[in-house]
Amino acid sequence: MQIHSFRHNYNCPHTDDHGHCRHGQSHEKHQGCQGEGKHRGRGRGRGKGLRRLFDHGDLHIMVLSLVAKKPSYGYEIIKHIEEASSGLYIPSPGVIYPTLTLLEEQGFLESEIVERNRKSFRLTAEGQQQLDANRETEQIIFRKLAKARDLQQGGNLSEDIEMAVHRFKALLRHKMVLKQLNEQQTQQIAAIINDAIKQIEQVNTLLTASDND
DNA sequence: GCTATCCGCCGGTATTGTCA
DNA sequence: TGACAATACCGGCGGATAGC
Repeated sequence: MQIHSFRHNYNCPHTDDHGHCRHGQSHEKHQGCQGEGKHRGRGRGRGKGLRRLFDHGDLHIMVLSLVAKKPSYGYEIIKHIEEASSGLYIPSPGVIYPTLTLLEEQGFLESEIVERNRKSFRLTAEGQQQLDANRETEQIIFRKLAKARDLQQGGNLSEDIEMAVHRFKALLRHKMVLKQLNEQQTQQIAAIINDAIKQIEQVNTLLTASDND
């Protein structure tokens, strides 16, 4: 990955020499960085669904790629990504806008104010070079999105897995509470579970390998 | 080598501002 | 007034490092 990972810098006084915000040290102290002491954001952790569809920097490439196709503003980019993943992944504004600002600061994008005071971004020559240098990453990202679409269209697979796990837990708990298992049965069950784990790991390995293609 | 802790970073939600 | 656009704050993951 050639794009450097800079910290979002909201003119925060808790930034270090590299512009990194030291939120990690104490979020309590950090509250009210913008002065005024006025409560603004009330972020409460991660939402449901896919937590991180993109790896480090992937989102930057995705944004560059979308803007290369058509100059867009922030909200439009969010919608494009949502459509591309069939609604499975919707990047939040807190991700998109700092990313756009960062890419502009790096010289990969340039902006102009258009109708309704929207900030429309388009790719610069540097941005095009950056995108060309990361074509492989771009391909991987679009494959991930295609896979997300397939999952979305192929029914709720994770729900099936959850139900199976639930039944499995209930079965074991029932047997164990009633102390109906002898040593031989216990070993048999352990062998079945280990076998299942191996098979699941094999499936996972295949998926990971196809991701890296 | 293993475990615990620190802290940088990503990305989520809440909120505010703007405009038709 | 509601939808869109942008900003601010903060939770959690994971790499780096320290302590054992």
